[in-house]
Amino acid sequence: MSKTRVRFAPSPTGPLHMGGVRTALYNYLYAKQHGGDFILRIEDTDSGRFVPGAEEYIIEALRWCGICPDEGVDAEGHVVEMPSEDHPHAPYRQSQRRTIYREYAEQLVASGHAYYAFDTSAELEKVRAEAESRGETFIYNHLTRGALRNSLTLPEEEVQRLLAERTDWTVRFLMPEGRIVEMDDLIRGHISVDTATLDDKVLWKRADELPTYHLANIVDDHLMEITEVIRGEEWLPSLPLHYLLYEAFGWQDSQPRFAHLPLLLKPVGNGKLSKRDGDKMGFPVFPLRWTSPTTGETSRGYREDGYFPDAFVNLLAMLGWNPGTEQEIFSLPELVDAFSLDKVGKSGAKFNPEKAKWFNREYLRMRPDEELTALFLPILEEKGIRANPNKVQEVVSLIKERATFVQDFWTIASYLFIAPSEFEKYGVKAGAASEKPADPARPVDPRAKVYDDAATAPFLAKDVDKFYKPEIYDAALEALQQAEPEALEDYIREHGMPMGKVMNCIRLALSGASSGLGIADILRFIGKEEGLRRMRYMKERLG
RNA sequence: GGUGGGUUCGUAUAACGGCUAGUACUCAAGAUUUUCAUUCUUGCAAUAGGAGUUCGAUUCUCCUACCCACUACCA
Repeated sequence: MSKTRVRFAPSPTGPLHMGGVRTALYNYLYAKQHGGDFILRIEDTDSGRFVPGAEEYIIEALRWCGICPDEGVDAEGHVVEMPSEDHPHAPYRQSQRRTIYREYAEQLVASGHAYYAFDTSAELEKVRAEAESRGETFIYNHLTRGALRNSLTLPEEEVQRLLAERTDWTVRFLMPEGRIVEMDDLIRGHISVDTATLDDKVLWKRADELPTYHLANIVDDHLMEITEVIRGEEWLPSLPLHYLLYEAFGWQDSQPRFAHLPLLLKPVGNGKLSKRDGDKMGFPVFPLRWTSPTTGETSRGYREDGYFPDAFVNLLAMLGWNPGTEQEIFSLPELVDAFSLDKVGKSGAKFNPEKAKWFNREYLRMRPDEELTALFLPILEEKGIRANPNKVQEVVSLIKERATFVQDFWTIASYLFIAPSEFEKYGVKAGAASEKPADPARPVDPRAKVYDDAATAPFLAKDVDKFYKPEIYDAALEALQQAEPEALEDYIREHGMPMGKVMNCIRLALSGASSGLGIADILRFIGKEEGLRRMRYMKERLG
């Protein structure tokens, strides 16, 4: 049994989609579980669609996820340019392997499995348009190839002349007629397809001296000794061609096994997950933030949105795969252990942004306070607050249960650092509204507006009306003056004050809202003097 | 249109052909709490439809419906 070798082979045509990350993840998990290698190969055979920065993005995204290639374009971004003892399979960028492919294309022509085609794009476009006007679909296959310009229909001398003179010819696969291709997929089981329904795919393009995906993919997988091809479902329709190519090369004995992963679908409605859905519903579809070099448009990323990489990996793993147990939280090593292709589902998985947040919440709670404090400190600094790290850690331990992301900490606890400064008896200042896109699945808590700009945070009218009553205020002030934070509750009770009303009146003064942390916790943090100051300030503004 | 794939609560999913179809997220209710959140308890909610095989079908077969992908000198 040869060593397991799998590859992730993205095209650098843009940022890596979360579905792509999942494909990479499953490949990685499979490789590691079988003690094999995970290879990163860049499929940049379409010079026209190359996007600057996309390859770096892919590498960085995988690194952030902790998915490190054993071979190929490595996690440091270094590329092995030449084959060597250590790297017999290099290079790993198809554009750097271009000299390899032509001989394989020629080999197929020589063996009668492929032929030269001289039809120009314009000619084919025309034929296609004509067919369409008749309500038909043009396919370059056994029915039509006889009437087109290629080495099957043209005399030998003409073919040689065109090969020499023209630079826009292609090599096409000669799709056999009347055969049923029998295939096996690790996830879907047995599949068979009649070759009569398939077309003569272009394998190699003279114009840019580069192969198309199909040829490059098969040749490289063979040369790199790939044992399992784990890729997205969108490739299933070309599986028969790939089988036939292995056969044409005489490589069927070492042909890899195939597994086609179900697609990631949009949260609502139908269709696969796209960038649009993320923008519309307010969740990232990319692992990292990406700014398009052409349009300058920026797309949000899971990393910048505050997701932990292990949470992101975990939620991705659970989309289309399940462990067969009720465990939901998995570290990467645990995933390596538990992963199995036969537990991967067949149907597309609708992505649920709510569940994604839930995963991050769980991970945030598992994080040690020190680590969260280290992440919170820079945010405080940005707000112009210099605080004692030990004190901040106290805050963190109080609020981590209430947050989904570290960024939430400020929203939740800003009043521990800045006193509410503005009181509005009626209505909320419009300018304080959140800039964040609405999440239809989880309505924004109107209170969130209060804290967006703590320096001018207004009290919500309903809080004010409900809790600021002169007689309650007097009781609250008295309790605060007389009792230490820890004894406040007892004091209120002993003096027969209405607990809820008094406590909330104090809370209103301290935090600017009717809900939040425990009063004693707040007072312990800001100190009794500051508490009293805030009480007096409230009266000044509302009394 | 053609070809291939798919279909279990709203979502993700579980269930050697055999318990009352389980779990998680969401939502709702209750308990707890000075409020909110947490936590705990409870609840709502599904085998697309129709035939067939079988003692018995979510599971196997066929048909229908619907969904998705592919149908480029893109990957």
